[in-house]
Amino acid sequence: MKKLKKNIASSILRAINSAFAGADTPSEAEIVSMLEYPPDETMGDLAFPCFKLSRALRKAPPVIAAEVAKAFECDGVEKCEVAGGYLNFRISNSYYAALAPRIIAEGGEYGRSHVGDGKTVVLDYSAPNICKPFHIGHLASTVIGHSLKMIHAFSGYNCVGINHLGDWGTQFGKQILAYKLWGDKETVERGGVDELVRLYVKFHAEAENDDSLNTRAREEFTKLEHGDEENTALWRWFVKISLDECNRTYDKLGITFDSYAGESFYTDKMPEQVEKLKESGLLKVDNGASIVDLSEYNMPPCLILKSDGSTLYPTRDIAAAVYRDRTYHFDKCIYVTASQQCLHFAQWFKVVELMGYDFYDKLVHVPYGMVSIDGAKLATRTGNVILIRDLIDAAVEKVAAVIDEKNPDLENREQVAQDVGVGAIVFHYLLNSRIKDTNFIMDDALSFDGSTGPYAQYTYARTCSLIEKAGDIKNANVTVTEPSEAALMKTLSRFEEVVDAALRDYEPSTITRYIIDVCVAFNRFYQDCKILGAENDDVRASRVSLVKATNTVLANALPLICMKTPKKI
RNA sequence: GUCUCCGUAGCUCAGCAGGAUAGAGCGUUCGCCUCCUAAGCGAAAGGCCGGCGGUUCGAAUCCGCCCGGGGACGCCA
Repeated sequence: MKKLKKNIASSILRAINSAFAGADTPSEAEIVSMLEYPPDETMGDLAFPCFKLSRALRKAPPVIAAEVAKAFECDGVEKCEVAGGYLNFRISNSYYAALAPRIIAEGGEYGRSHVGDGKTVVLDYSAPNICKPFHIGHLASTVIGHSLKMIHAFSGYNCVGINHLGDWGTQFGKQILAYKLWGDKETVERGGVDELVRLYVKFHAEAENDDSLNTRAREEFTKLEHGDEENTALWRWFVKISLDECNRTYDKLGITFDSYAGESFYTDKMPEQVEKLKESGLLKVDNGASIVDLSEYNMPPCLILKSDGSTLYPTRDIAAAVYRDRTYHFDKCIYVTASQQCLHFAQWFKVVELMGYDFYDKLVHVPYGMVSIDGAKLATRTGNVILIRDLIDAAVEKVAAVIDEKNPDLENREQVAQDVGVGAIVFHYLLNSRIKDTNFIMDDALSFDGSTGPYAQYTYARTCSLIEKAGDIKNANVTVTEPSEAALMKTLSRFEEVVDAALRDYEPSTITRYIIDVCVAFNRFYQDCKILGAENDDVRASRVSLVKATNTVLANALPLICMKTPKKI
């Protein structure tokens, strides 16, 4: 459709020039961006509003439309109608018919763009805190980040996924002390993160009445900072336990990272940046703390060092950005975090710019809205959390029950239940604009009807099943006659521009919404037209081609939103 | 207080680099399995797009003010 739009735009331009010689005309690219999809299918497949041209051409829009229509001619467009100030184009069925074999031939390449060829993008996402439960609040960054990685890779970028672990800080002094006081090896090995959390919670309870514990915890952390052997070993062990827990979820989601360089990794990389800030005169001491004043940019100051000289969140992010620039030479560095951190990112991005780093305009913050349960903030302490593993278990269990009811003979029952259960959750997370707050409701996340993951996977499985039953069909001569066939092909033709939009806006839901459109169009076609039982072999072969084209698009699109593609469900 | 995000059907949300009569899903009511997976398809009902102004040939979409909600705003990350 991108190509067809370009052709139509160029034809429109030609028609304008021949009808209004010598007039001031828009560029082809401008016309492409003016083309739109009419609100109603009956009007046409594409529309060109002529209103904006009326000033330059000094004619009323309907007159322009009529004149352009007279001279308009373009391959793939069978009709060009005037409707008020609009020009409505009807795309020929032969264009759609020709598209199906092209999609099938391109296979995994269909919809792929090359805007990122030769470029590198670093994506920082998920970033769980070590020794903390992995709950539904972390799932947003995880799936949005990974989806953006997939979308970028599909657009040609070389992608580096970084899991910036929260693996450093005074809380590890508390964790170590709690373990030394009340923990034991065996229990932690058996209980994993749950046991670590129990110890941590116990520490806070005990410290309420005994402040000396806080002092001792600080000492433990200081020992860790200075490389104390025992504490380092404990810390490494805690990190491993936490990561093992997260990896179980990442495995189910099909997520891998290229780097796990977390906060601890940058401890020795901050002094250089602090030094640079001092030298450049950007750093000012205020109330004992070292800050960069940003009042000129209408922002509160960015804190670089506490009054005791220790570093802060922005310090680490600056050091990490510099390290990543030197290591990966990125063309973009994307941070997927909750929107609460918007100011923080705006601040340190500005500081990086003031420091003179030329990569400052390659830093991108991609925020998402708050996740709550029953309108209440997620909080480990009050117990208002849902663990990701519990959520996944519930989803998988529910899917398994549906399978037992609808498809008891299914092979790979376990694996399919897993893929569909996880898919339901991921789809639910990536359905809406990322910036919106979400009130997490279990029943909605585990719904299988309507615009849901299972619906998408069900539709995909339908295409697989049809293709399998159709057997080998060679040299199908594709014809598009039924409205539902044309509508399906029109939807499939939009894939490229949907990927572009998702990339431009850092918005995975654009893909999710599109997948629904494809499924709706396909299921309508499926309902309207007999495929395997078509009236003759030609029609049958043609329709199977449409099924194959749909199958290709779904196979390419579903992984972009972290969805698996089981062939049978 | 300042900054910022959000406000569209009973509920959850699309649509927002301005375009034609504002769309889905859930829920409700009613249809469709002797036929390719009914996790499906169709139909009905449901709206002053938070409010008031402005810009424009045209505003759910852009701008201003107001109302309601979330978030951030110096030693957490």
